[in-house]
Amino acid sequence: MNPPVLAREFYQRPTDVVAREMLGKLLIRVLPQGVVAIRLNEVEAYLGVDDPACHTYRGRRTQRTETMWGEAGHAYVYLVYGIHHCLNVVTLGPGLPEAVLIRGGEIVVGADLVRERRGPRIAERCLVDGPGKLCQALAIDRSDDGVDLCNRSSLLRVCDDGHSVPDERVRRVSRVGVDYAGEAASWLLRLVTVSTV
DNA sequence: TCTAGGATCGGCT
DNA sequence: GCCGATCCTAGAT
Repeated sequence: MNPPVLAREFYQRPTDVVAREMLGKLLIRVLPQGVVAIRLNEVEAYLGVDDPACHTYRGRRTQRTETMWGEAGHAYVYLVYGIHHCLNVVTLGPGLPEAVLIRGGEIVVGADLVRERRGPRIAERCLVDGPGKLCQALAIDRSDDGVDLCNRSSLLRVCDDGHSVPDERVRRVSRVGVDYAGEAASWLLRLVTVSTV
């Protein structure tokens, strides 16, 4: 399981384009017990300083969001509801704090490892179908904030094994859990892979 | 320092 | 489908 990682240039493009292209890519996590690979099928774009739902809206820059202000291709990991972690990929470049939230995928390698972490009674399709679940499954927390996803020796990285998702299998819907963001709550920035047309 | 609220999840009805 | 858990974060005092 060692396909090429996505180059930094991949992330240095408009965030909604990056989000679209990330569908079908492999998220690779190296754990002490083994490797887990997840084919991404649900992501959300967060459009920086002009996006009321984004942590960096109106130029907010704090200790938590510092990673988003940095170089593209790095992981931005934060805690929500005091309980769950969420994994994002920083896009564009320094001073343009945008990101793609990784919401879910399908386990390609290491399902047994994931089940060990998530518990034996969880249904197969519910193992990694939410951002908090995904992070629990892959043991991702704040210590992974800032990890370079473009480095092929990183313990967390995104790879391209040649799989691509055709447009007719991509559905654009509104983002989850951002009702507080007013009009931006209805922006179609959540991209989901569907199995049938 | 204090306080309000959140890019979620899972259990319960 | 609804609701409580749970604690960090950011902005207000």
